[in-house]
Amino acid sequence: MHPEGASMREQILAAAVQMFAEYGYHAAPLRDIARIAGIQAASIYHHYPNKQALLVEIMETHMLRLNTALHHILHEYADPLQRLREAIGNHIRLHTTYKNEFFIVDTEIRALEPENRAHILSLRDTYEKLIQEILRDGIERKVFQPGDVKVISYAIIAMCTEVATWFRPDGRLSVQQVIEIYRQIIIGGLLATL
Amino acid sequence: MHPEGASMREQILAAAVQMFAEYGYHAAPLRDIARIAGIQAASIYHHYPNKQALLVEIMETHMLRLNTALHHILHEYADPLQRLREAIGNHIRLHTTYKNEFFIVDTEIRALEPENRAHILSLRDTYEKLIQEILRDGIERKVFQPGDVKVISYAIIAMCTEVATWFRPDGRLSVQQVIEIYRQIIIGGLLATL
DNA sequence: GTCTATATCGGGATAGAC
DNA sequence: GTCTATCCCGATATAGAC
Repeated sequence: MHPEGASMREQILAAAVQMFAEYGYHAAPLRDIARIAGIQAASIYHHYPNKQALLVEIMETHMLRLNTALHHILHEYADPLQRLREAIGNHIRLHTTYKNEFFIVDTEIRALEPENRAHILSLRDTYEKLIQEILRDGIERKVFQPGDVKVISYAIIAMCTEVATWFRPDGRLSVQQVIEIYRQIIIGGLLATL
Repeated sequence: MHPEGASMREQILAAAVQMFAEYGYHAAPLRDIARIAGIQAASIYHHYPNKQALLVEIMETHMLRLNTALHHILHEYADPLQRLREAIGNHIRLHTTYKNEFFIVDTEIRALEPENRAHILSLRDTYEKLIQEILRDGIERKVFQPGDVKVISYAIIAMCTEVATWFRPDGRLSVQQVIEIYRQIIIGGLLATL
């Protein structure tokens, strides 16, 4: 490992996250990203082929993080209620821990070139399908109230994702408190056990 | 009224809505907006002072639309349950009718210059406070389950807003069906009457 | 691996004719 | 009210020295 604890590649990526989240992909000049990373703009090209590659790496890394963790939960738990509880906790924990990164994932899809967009959207699609599988299974096993699985999955994902836009680590609520509130809203309300 | 049913000012704005929604504010060239409106880029400056003014007008118009309609509902109904039902219908109806416009409102806040951003955010704040007032009143009058009013308002607004990203007029569900599903999710679940 | 210098392009905005 | 022509700037990306 490097003495500073982060390679230049990682420093550049961290700077890009900060700039993309604050100003948006198109409005964030490569020069500013370089300045924050402590180098010149041209030096970025030694580590990444172009600006788009920074965006793709940020999005891919974090969509994979989300999917990997959800797969792990499905492998760990069999009960639909436990699965959904853990899925909510996982989603909110990642979206608050990597607040800027997921904010970028959620607002810069349009900035991706066609092939990259298709790739990232396929990862998002995988995630949605896993959530829908939990819901469908729970409804079939009469653990959840019946309903439109697709729309309910969108509603759950939307409300848990949006936490990344307002959550502040030094705010009124801790991550764990936010998770408990959303579990109550979703499981104790929306899908109230029969 | 003009023979074509739309003034050039309106045509330019409609073109801007289309371009901003598809490519994002920064990625949408003024020249393309002009082309769709059927004029040259320079001619836009006869109708608007600059590009930013287009974005501000789109956002302001639609945030006011949302607020005006909600005020009307509060004036019309006194019962918290009726108020919330109507508020959900209003939110989703406007977000599907003006799908592109609200998608812009929800994704281009960062593209606003500081003073414009403060103005639009104050309109959004007003809206959130009205929704929270409905919830608080309903909880006090024991029509809704108690809960964290702020977080619940964010959850409701987030899930209803996100409809604008996936709704298709020629899709599986009509606007009215979507509204009914969300009313069921929110009122029949999340805030289940005691 | 990072630098300086620069190529190249496309963007918003302006001037002034018609 | 719309045009053509153009200014001016800042952006990504490249070339080549160190």
